[in-house]
Amino acid sequence: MTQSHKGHDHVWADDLTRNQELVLGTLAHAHGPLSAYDILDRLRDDGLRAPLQIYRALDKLTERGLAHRLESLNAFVCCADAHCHQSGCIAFAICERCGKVEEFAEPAIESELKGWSKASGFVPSRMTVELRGLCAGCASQPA
Amino acid sequence: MTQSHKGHDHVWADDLTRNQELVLGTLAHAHGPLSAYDILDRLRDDGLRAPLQIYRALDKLTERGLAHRLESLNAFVCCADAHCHQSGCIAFAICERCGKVEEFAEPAIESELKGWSKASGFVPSRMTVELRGLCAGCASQPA
DNA sequence: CCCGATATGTTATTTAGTTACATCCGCGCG
DNA sequence: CGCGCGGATGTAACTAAATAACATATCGGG
Repeated sequence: MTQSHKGHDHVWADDLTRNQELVLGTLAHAHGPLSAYDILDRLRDDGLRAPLQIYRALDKLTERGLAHRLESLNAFVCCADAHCHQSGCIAFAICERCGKVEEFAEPAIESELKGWSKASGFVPSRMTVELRGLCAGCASQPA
Repeated sequence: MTQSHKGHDHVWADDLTRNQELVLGTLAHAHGPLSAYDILDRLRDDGLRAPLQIYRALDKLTERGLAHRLESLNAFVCCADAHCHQSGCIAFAICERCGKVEEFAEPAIESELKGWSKASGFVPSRMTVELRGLCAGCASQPA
């Protein structure tokens, strides 16, 4: 059951399990970040019932860089572009009005952080960079 | 009851309420980050009983920069140095072995993020930068 | 003295994430 | 074939994190 379950939309990787594919598909269709429980609610019709089923899929997906966790939101997004998990450090700008999330990679930030790490002896395994504020659209809006 | 309740250790600001002072004191004495519930447990003897009492104090303290929230840990630390809240962006390096947290300010990172914001039209209100990994001490340890 | 703003206290509830345990499925190997 | 092992699944119960709703108190100014 590994390949071609049906005519689903997009194929990110050919070796995803059913649950992983369902979760990633849900994230991909969402307009913004979703909590694990949001995802669960949208997948009840597909037979998923327990939070753990979602968390397990999310773990694998985030490990592989196909999804990202937004720490400051306790929520998840689908990775915006395929190259991202090659460039280690990804940053997010989260709009507090409309909820939209922009994913961007600033290599300069990553090298800054690497520089600090080297200087201090810290050995980083994961980096989280999140901005909260207003996106361009919302910032220019009246009230 | 705003000033000089008792001979407590250190005075960070003269206008903290009793609960705020208790919470900040707890954070200051802790060796590492504490969750809100950790703090609550340590303050039962002082009469605090409900999570909300802790969260309210933490809100005020983080607003004023006297404490910081570690998003990737759902935990809080006492601000390490008095100057920090003048330089907007603070970064944290969190050791996954010993739990120690180092707070550092890299102005270069802040200006990078400001630069991206300006270019993209995003108006940031808060920035989160957290490294996970091993501190110098733990990284050099055998197993 | 009264009033509005701010801080508190308390209970219950929602949201987030984990532990523990049983099952199932594909696959390599004797 | 049949055994067994590792990875994925399913389910229930639970712990942890955060908030809602409501009642009370405290303080400072007009």
